[in-house]
Amino acid sequence: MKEIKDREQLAHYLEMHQITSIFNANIMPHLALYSYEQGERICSQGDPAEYLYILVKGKVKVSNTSAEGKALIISFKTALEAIGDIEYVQGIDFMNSVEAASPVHLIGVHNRWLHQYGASDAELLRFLLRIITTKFCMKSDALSFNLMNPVEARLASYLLSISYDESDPRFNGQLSAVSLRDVANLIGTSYRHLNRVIHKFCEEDLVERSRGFICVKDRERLRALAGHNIYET
Amino acid sequence: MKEIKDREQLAHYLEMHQITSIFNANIMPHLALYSYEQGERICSQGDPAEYLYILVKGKVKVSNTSAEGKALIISFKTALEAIGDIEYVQGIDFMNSVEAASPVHLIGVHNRWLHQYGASDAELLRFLLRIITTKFCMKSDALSFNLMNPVEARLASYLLSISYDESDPRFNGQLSAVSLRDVANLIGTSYRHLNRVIHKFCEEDLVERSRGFICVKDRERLRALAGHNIYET
DNA sequence: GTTATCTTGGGACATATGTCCTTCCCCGGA
DNA sequence: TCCGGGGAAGGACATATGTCCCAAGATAAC
Repeated sequence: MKEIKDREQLAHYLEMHQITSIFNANIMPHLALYSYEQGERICSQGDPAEYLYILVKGKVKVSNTSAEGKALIISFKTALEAIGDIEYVQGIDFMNSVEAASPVHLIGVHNRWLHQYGASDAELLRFLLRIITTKFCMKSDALSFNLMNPVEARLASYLLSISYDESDPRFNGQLSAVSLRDVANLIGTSYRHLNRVIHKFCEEDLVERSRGFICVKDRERLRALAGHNIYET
Repeated sequence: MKEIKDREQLAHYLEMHQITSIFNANIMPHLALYSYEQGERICSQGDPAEYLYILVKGKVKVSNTSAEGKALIISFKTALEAIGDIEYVQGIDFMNSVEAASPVHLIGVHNRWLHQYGASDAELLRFLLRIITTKFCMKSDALSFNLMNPVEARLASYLLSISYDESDPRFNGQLSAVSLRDVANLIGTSYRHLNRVIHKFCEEDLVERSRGFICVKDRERLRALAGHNIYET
């Protein structure tokens, strides 16, 4: 994580996403712009949530570990998105872990300033409501998707999410350094079963595997299998 | 549905739940108190959401039907809870159907007045944020619960939710006139499989069945099976 | 280089769940 | 009363998924 001390770029991001007005003059000076490298951890489940982050560039991966120690993918998110918003409202620790799935830029602001200057700012509150209700709807969809679809569809969806970065065509189709065991946890199945499904995908020429790495060969047919991509955005 | 034209009782409910201050003087006159009988439909998925409802007494059942026509239970909710809150913020139709699972009292207010008098009311906005983030956290839990637990646990949880009404001990353990086919859809499984699990519960003396009705015999052991009750509140 | 260890992929089997179909029972209509 | 329709329970079988374990290649320690 690196702070980008460039007020102009920060202002540029605010304008680009049309959220200049959600931070009033009192809060504005307390905004900071941060940069994260791909794979870098942004926040960890259980840590005290002291900052509200606004994702303005790049893609992040949100995951959660249950009490029994099982990890689940929640979603991949791109701008415009908030991190720590629920936690700010509820005054709780981070519910999930978030890491950068690509190079990422975040705007961060300490909850202290939100409390102090934002608690009565209808513009900010409405922004939070918008963001959170959108999240809620997606979570709602995810619930049905997971309940109604087999691992096959979930894996297809996951592969589509992770294998494509619009900003860098070189990476297309390359499943990066994610261990397959992690992937299994992330889509909510066992490593064993994941292997079975990958095997099947290979036979059908949808993907290619070589020692721990997966290469997507046929995005279109994967998309058909996934139905709609539940992990995206 | 019947309107209860009793401003005092309405005020009483607001106080009881400590939400007197979330509706400002402009909105207050537009509040109405409604009463629903057990089983009565409160709103239907896909209908235009014109009102925000606050559940102040009783229990409601929230369900959702997917595009493929499969119904899923979302949750059971008791006061204090909002219905149509997400829809109000997003300006969308009802995402779910809600029906009274017991005699229910709701406070209703037309979105028109919320827009007109509440859009800049930080108190109201913060109330919505609180309610919605709470909902979000529960939905989050439900997601994991459904992904991680077999039908057995979900049924146990469902039976506990539906078979107990604190306010009327006579109904304890009686699964009312819900068709088992509905129950199957509600917990996200097939009717056939539901029968299997019920059969197993019978063998273990957890419940008793007689021609379409289920009677809970051992709440404690059911609770153990359910882990934590995901459909409640 | 050799051995102990670890990771990866996959076999064998058990369990969970879905689909299709049959049987039984109740109830209304002729 | 008798018959047909429709719902309810369950049998048979297929599929999805989990658990345990093993074999082969890769890695690390010595």
